[in-house]
Amino acid sequence: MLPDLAFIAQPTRQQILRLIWESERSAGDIAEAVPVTFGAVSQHLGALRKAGLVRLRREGRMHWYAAEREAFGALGPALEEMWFGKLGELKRLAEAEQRRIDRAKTN
Amino acid sequence: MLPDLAFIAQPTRQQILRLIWESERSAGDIAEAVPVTFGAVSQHLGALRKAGLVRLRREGRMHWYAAEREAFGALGPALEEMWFGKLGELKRLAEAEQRRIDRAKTN
DNA sequence: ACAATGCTTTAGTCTATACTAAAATGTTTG
DNA sequence: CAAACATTTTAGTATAGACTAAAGCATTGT
Repeated sequence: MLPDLAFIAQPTRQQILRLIWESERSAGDIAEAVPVTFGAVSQHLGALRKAGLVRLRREGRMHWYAAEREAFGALGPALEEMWFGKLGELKRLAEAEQRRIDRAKTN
Repeated sequence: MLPDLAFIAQPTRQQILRLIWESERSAGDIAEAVPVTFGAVSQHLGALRKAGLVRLRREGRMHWYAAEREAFGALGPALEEMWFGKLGELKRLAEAEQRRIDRAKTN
């Protein structure tokens, strides 16, 4: 059920997942943010997709990827702690504040 | 703070950790339970120890290893789910029952 | 139709590391 | 002290898989 650890242990793969954990990004966008060739990124994305860990939405010639968070099970929180660390708390506060602002706008 | 995923992703290493997650075992014991040579197991144990993920207690010629659970941080629960799965719940119940029995004995 | 764009696929190289077999280290027993 | 035992260390090999460069495949624009 949980993804094989070895599968997501590789740093580049984690970096990719981190980038698309919270929002969709195009393959090109991702490739730009990661210090390997576009080809390599595409291969990782393909593997992650095959494993059900990311989802793809095609739109014209753009390919939009996003993490399939539910597929990570108990690993999700661990990864989030690794990637977003203690900031998680701060982040939740910021998001709550943003929601407050949004609510204020619509009122 | 959390251990590098790649470090514990390897199946043999996980098997070793799983064996010493809940109780100490001797190097020989561990090696017997794992389908590689004693030497290979010893190497893994050495690496895990160097990384602070297991602790060693020497007693004569025996070397007793145990997982240093706290060192795994948020990864601990994820590993437990991987290794002990939904059984975790059942297991906790069984342990509670055992404690009940133990209490009954001492009364 | 052709070129440009966004991405994937293929073929091949290179490196990290898990592993084995054997020698070495340290400890207990007779 | 020698032999047996428990484990570690060393040296060397083999393999997985991350990566690159280049070719291939769709889609859009002119």
